[in-house]
Amino acid sequence: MSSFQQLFSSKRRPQVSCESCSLGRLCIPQGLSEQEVELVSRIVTINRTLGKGDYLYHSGEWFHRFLALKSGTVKLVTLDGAGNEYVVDFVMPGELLGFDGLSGERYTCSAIALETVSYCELPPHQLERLGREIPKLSQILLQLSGSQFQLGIQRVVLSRRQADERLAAFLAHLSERHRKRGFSPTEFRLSMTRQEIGNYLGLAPETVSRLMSQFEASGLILVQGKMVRILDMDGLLRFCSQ
Amino acid sequence: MSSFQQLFSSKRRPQVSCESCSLGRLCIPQGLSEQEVELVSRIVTINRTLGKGDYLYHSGEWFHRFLALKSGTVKLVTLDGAGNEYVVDFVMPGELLGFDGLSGERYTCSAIALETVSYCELPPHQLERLGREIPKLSQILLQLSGSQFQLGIQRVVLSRRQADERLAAFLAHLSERHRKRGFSPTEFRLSMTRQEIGNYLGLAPETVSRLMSQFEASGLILVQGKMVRILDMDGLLRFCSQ
DNA sequence: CGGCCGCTTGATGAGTGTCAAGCGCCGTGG
DNA sequence: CCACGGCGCTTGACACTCATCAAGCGGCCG
Repeated sequence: MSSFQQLFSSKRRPQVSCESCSLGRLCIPQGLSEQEVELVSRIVTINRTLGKGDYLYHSGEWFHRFLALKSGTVKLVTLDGAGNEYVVDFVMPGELLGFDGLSGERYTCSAIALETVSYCELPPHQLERLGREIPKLSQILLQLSGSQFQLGIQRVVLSRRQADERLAAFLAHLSERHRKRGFSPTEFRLSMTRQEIGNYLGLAPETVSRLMSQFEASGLILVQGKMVRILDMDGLLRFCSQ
Repeated sequence: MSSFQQLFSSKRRPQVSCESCSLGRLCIPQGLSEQEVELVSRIVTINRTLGKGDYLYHSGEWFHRFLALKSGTVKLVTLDGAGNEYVVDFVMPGELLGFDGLSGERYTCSAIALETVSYCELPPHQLERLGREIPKLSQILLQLSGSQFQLGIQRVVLSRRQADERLAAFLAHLSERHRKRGFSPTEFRLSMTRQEIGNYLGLAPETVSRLMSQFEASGLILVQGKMVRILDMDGLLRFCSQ
């Protein structure tokens, strides 16, 4: 992506403030007053754009910002000693990135755009400073960090399940997240490859592919490449709770 | 365990303050000045004791306190709809409990003592209030919460590995944690059953048992029931990094 | 239009769960 | 103090899920 644009726009004030952002419900502004949001809005450095495959930040880089995703999807990956990639999470608009840098001084994951993305930047030091004026802000941040831990617990539970249950839960979760953002919960595009889904779920890409076909044969979903339509949500959910 | 003792002692001021606690390095006091630790010490409600099998808190209960473990080991478990138990974490002295309640209003896990434990209680509201006076405190709390997320990432990576690598990493991690607490890193007692280890690692208890025998046959460790002696730490670590 | 990469589907095998049986330790009660 | 009972641990045999290898297809981008 054009790093020229980035350089220029980084000098400017944000074009879009938090007050007018439609993702407020999901992002930091949740539970803050208008005035408080205004204060937060001031430390949001910029509204950037990146293309598919670009890095929002690299593993090992200094932790110097939280990112609030505005549009697009991001994968959070970590590497082991042998250079194997592990997909830790998929991030959707309204969600924060950077929690993997919170415990140390450096990010332990890389954040990579799966499609064109736009996002805002929040300097942790300023957030911290602002947190003294707005106690609620510190609380929200801690709460969001706790949600990350919660996601980890969900994954532990999921990782003990059969392959088909894992994929069903994954699709149901994606559907729910689309719904929360005002998109169709029954028809959406998978911005990640089968390989990435498999990596995330601890399955081989072939297994993901097979299961999708199987779900389609069972009349649960309809698949056309990256597009997925959920035909029988109850049937899908029955997989998860069982 | 005697709930009488609890009722009585809960009315008292703590006998042991944070200033004199040997676990300060690991617990909240890390990085705080003496005065600040003194302030924290004042909101630490109590120094309690529980026996094996007792619950420190229950899943579904209101999140009303953090716990700082002083001695003993605790398992953090969550349940799925079918009532299956999933071991989320093992907690050792100096570590905080309660992060699973941070994102909502209720705990999502139960904390169960694996042996006699003692611990302190920290009311989140008071911590939050104190955080306004001591910015560093909010920071530490957020950092500790971030470490929980970090542990989740480690588990993701580990869960993709072979059974023997998982167990080797588990033993090495336990060893390291013992070392940090001033105990022998080469000889220690497993306070959890093979079943619980297996549950934690995503393995059947039989597999854990078999692998321990295998490690012993390879001269890596020496097993006598719950006692483990590590004979070849390098050999064990070679499993993990590979 | 061509090439590449991602997706699909099939065949095979390895790793690990499951079932089963026996052992031994520990706590309990006579 | 010893006998009993139970539970956790060990070890073996077998089955099954899912990874791996392989080949062919198809869509997207250059």
